[in-house]
Amino acid sequence: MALDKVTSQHVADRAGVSQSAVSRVFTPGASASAKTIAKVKEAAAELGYRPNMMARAMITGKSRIIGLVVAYLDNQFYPAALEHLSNALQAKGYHILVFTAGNDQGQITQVIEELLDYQVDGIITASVGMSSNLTKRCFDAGIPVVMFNRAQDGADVGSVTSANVAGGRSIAEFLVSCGHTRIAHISGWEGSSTGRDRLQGFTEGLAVAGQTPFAIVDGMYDREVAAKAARDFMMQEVAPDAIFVGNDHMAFAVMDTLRYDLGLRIPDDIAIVGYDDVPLAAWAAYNLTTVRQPLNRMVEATVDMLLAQIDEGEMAPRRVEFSGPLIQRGTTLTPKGTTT
Amino acid sequence: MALDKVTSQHVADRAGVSQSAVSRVFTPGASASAKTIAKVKEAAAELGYRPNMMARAMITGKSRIIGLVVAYLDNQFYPAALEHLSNALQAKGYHILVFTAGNDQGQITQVIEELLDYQVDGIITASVGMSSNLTKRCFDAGIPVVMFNRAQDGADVGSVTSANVAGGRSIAEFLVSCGHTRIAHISGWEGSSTGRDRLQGFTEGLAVAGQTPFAIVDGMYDREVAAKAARDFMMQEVAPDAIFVGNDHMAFAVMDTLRYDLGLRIPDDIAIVGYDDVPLAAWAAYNLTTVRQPLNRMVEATVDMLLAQIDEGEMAPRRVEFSGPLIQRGTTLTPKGTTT
DNA sequence: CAGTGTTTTGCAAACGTATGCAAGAACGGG
DNA sequence: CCCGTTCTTGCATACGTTTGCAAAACACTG
Repeated sequence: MALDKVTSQHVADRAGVSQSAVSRVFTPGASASAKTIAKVKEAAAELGYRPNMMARAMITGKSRIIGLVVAYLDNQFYPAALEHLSNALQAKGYHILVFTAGNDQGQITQVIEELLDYQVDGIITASVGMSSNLTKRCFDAGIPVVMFNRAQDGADVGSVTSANVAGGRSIAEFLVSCGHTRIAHISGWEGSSTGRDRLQGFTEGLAVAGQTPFAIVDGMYDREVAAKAARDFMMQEVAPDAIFVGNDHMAFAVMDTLRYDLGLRIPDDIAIVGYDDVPLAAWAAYNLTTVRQPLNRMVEATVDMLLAQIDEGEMAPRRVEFSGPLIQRGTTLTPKGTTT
Repeated sequence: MALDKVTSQHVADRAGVSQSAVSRVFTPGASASAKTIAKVKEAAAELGYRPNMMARAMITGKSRIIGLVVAYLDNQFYPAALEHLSNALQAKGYHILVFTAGNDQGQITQVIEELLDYQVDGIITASVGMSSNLTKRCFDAGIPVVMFNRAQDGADVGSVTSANVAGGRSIAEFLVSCGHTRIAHISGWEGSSTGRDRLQGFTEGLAVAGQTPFAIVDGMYDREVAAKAARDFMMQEVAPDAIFVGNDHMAFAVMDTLRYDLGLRIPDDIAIVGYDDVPLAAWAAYNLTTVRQPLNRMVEATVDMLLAQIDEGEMAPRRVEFSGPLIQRGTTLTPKGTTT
């Protein structure tokens, strides 16, 4: 118990100036003479003074805290996003307050309440949906919201995603070009725009090639569900010769099942394509063909959008999409007409 | 822009009571008559009032925010820990403010400064070390610190780990019992107590069996470094017949290298043991023999310890260890004398 | 040196809550 | 019915900042 709180008043006394002078020295916008700045900085250093964020937050109304609402971190994509988001925001003087919430609206409402309590300057949601009345509440409270890797159709809320329908389409095209004719899809949760968009692009892509999906099952972004779906596919009289899985996380489970439960070879017996390009996808054990979500650009856009709304009060939420390339790896055949 | 801020005063006016009455209704400790509670709750509900955490934090000195300092989230162990910690703390009315920091003391100092600015009630460090003068600063500021999955020798700071030396020892015993005679170790970063303890237990365990480590290399908790170490091992005239890798994260990289670069079979050509038992270790693609760190109990203990220090001012930091079982999977042979 | 424009500075009032204190209400026992 | 005890309640203050305002100090120009 050496020193309790050291306030701006203490610094002021020691430096022989007023408390406001101290405040001005530590407030980015304000100005003071070179002489007082020197005196104050010295006194502050001696006492180990640092401005109290809480008090500052109360008076300014800005906490420099961003609330991050996240449902789960099993899918490697989200920890990676969290890390990048935190770094980017930290560089701008913001920090992330974490709220974990399941995907049901009750929990999310609860979480939003708590977010508002903390006077967060902005909210990022990831791996979680938002009902429109919820976004409305935040909007009414004047708190910017950006949805990361998910979008909301009707609502006026910013969102950053990859070009999911284009991605789904390019996967369909690619698999067709490899000569597949029975292409199944284990989709992302239908409650998520991401899952729906990829599915839509996929069926569209097949349609232009004159094909229809061999089968479609909702994988719920869950390993077990996806694995069961894959098993069910292969038990049928006539099985698919390729599966597009709605994200890498599920694709890994599918691959494990196909290889180690059913003894199938990938891609010889069946081809697999994922979505996200998480680090694991590049590891030799999986070496998964997938569509890359450009994480860096998505993160950058998310913080830019959020900070624009916070700083410049830009209240017209935008919807940003980044297209990502299909990364061709070892779980698919080489397309016909390609010289290898 | 519907309603701006609704304060306790507004609620008081509407309910026909004083501002203090409203405060008392929303303050856990305080008491009020049933009648006023009813009136206030009703008025609050109508206005959508919720107490402002910032103002509360300023007056009470308690922010109900826990700072989490973390270096990286690649290793699946840490996202999992983060998720559990967040859930456990959220259940107790606390939330996690994330600070990412590299492992050099400069960055950590910087981060601790910022932590103090936010008036956090407590600090959890994970995947990161703390110098003793840093813990002293926090101690002086009256802020409890608990180190998660890492310990500090001299310093008086709470820590929660698994029984790493016992774990290392049991791995040595196990590999010996499988008949291995050339057991190498790719260790955790020597700057971490975790890495050092596992190494120590490992060598001790070998010693009682009359063996010495075949080789020891610091893997720095890095995939690339670990993979290179594994390659170097196998290039030698006489190669190890088993490798204990300091954590699962590195073990996966080692396995990929052995299997897909060098074409070796695991465990027939060489056995691998990891440490942590992250979810991935149980996936069929790796099916890794490893020592489990009991995440749930570690998280629980971390939260309990931190809250005890916060609530009861219990300032004697303890050091807690949980022992975890060796999970025998497919990357090792069956021990001799075992009936399968 | 007077006069004007610009910068610096201190004063005091916020921000939204918790809480010690004293007065008032309610209550219970004799 | 009175008095002592316990519960409630309002008043006022404090928490540590930022910031509008006006006075003071300074800098320049003619």
